[in-house]
Amino acid sequence: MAKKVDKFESDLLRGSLDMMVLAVLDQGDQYGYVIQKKIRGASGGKVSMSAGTMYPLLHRLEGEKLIRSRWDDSTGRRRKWYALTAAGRKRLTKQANQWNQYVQCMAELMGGYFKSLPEPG
Amino acid sequence: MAKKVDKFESDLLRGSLDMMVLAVLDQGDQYGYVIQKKIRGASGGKVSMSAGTMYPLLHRLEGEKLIRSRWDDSTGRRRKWYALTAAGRKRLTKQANQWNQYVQCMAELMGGYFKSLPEPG
DNA sequence: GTATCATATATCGCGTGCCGATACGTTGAT
DNA sequence: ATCAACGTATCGGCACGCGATATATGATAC
Repeated sequence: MAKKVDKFESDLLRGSLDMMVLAVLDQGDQYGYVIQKKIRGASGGKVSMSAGTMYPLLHRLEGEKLIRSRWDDSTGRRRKWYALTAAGRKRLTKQANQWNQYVQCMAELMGGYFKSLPEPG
Repeated sequence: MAKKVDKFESDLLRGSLDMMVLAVLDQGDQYGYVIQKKIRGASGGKVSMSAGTMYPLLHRLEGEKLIRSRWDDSTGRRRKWYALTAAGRKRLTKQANQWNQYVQCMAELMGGYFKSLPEPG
């Protein structure tokens, strides 16, 4: 039996995967397979998504007009290149800000602020 | 029409809510309603969960033996107090570590490391 | 006395989205 | 010829946050 992905890690992905893909595309156009490899590689294997996650995700982002696609059949391998749209860049900025705020917030929450809160009547 | 909760925030919750609840209980026994208020209050209203999220979550954590419950009917208000188990404390430590690693990882990914990766052949 | 709100817990259906499995064609190495 | 890597796609299963709703008590106001 193959080891299943940790549920906690999977839920972390859920909250940050869109943002990561947008961030990759902000560095330049790419196609799905490479985006997947880049995220895996850049995180030292810590963050990884399956193909069954990647492709539906790209279709969804395209449906939201955050990215744009273009087929490349010039080589033997059919590749679908994606590019960030203006809306996508805007979304990336927004989510990166929200992410930073959330992380900051969690740091405070986990740092012992809980105990100092007053009890309700 | 009431403003719906932002989907991105909601997905962030999904990856950290268990941990937050466990962290609250690490500071001492509590009941659901207060746990909810504490998280909301400690985050300045930024992080908030609905009752429809809170109670099923507590039931799930109890099912996983991470927390233990006890009814208090001594007052007019029925309250179900929760306490962290040894397994819960262990889980909290583990998830807090994973969270920190993930945040660190994301900081690097979002910090421009993507562009420095080599392209595959 | 009764309207109303905060307290307190619970359940249900809905929608979203990650995952493993599966499918299918190409290229390159052995 | 076989097998791994490349490259995209879809499907069912499943987990879970959310809004809505139900129920009951205590406190405050009129």
